[in-house]
Amino acid sequence: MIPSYYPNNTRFLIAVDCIILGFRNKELHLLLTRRPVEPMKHEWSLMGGFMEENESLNMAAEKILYRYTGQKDIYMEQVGAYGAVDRDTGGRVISVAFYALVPMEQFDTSLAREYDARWMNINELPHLVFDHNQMVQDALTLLRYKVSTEPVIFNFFEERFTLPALQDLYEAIFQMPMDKRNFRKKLTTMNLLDRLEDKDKKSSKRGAYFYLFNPDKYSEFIRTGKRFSL
Amino acid sequence: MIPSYYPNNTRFLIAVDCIILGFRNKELHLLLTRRPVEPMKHEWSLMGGFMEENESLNMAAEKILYRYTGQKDIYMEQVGAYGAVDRDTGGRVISVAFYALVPMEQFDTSLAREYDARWMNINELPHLVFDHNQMVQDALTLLRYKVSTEPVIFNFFEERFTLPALQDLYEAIFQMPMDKRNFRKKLTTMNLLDRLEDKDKKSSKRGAYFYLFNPDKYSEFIRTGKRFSL
DNA sequence: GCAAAAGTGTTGTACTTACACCCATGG
DNA sequence: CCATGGGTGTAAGTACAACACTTTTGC
Repeated sequence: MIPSYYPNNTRFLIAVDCIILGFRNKELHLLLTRRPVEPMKHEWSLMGGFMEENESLNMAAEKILYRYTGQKDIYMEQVGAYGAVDRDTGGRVISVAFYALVPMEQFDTSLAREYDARWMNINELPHLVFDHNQMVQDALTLLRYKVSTEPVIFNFFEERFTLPALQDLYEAIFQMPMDKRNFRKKLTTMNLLDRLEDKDKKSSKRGAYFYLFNPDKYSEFIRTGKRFSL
Repeated sequence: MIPSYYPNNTRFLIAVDCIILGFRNKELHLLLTRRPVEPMKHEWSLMGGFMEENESLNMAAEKILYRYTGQKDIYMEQVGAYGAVDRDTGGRVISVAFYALVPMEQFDTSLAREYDARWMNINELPHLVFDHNQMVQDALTLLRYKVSTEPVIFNFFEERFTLPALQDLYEAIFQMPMDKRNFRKKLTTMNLLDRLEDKDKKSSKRGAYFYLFNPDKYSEFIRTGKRFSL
């Protein structure tokens, strides 16, 4: 126990819950698990865990992300703290939610199986325990804001992506169709992407060019006072 | 103690810190206090306190706001949770920050004096304890977003306000000048304000009309698919 | 009567939206 | 050869930015 100047105040359990998002099949997906402990055991739940003594909130979230995905350096952002008195029927727990963007191209499903986890289409979510559905809603609202003001959408891909896939992802995030030419215009006028030589032939006969997001171009873009906008 | 299914996990102290903002003299102000306890006793600090057993995060924040301002029903929004391991040198404390908008027209300074509190110009802030300066920055970023997408700016006023004052406030929040005619155009085209008969003669000889924000008009505005934008 | 702040419209520019056809290729 | 998805430009409309003068009144 760390020495404390504050010995006489109530202490609380703190949980960290992760909204792990991925993109596959033109749809957003959320990694869910069957809750492993009582109460609400076996109900659908976000990936979560209790915070431990010598870790920060971010470290706790990263630990959970690594446990369920096997990946490190995942893009992640805090959604907020949830502190209603009776939010967790198992006891008084304050929970801090994070959302995370995970490339699903070659997702290792062995960990997911081990933890009774499953990717669910964001539009077909089951009822989740406690206030987890609310956390998901809040995360999506925040994600939409972030995606439209910062280049975070590229974190849904391992590295390369095609413009048709990027547009499908954008439409999945905002749940609205988007004009193809206007979408491409926005991206090409910002000039932050590098087109590669080869094409993705999986989703069409003609094939779509692969692109990379170029962080150097983005730094320069920002340095000259411009702002990303999608 | 609430019965708990989670008996074996570490518990933490949770603090709530409030970024209490007000508008006076064409400038944003922040209510600060001299920290009353060790460590860092007498240093400048946000208004805060420890969360107690049977209250939610929001209730804890409202309690702090009431203690230092004497007001209830203050507009308030969560900024986020701060959980670095060594953020508080007095012990392991996770803090949840809220910002609040307080009308300063007839602010009761007796409570502030009692608690060694003082309104400071947001542009002349001293160094604050721990990560409180960071919390203020994060709160301002969030406030700017909220002000430009929802009609929260009116919470800085008791009730009535003049357009010149509203514009001064807007400029103080965004720290940039704004064209007078364009600003008024935006407001008048949304048609959410009611002009009153009388004028504020304090800040000019001619006097500026008072206005009220009309929540009924706003409901209708939203119902018809429009979105507030400043 | 003058200083000081309040109030008021128009025009050019930039951005956003809508829209249709040709291309490349695997089967 | 044809079905499927990939790629491309232009024109109209809308929103935003820039700009200067008149009005009111306390002193």
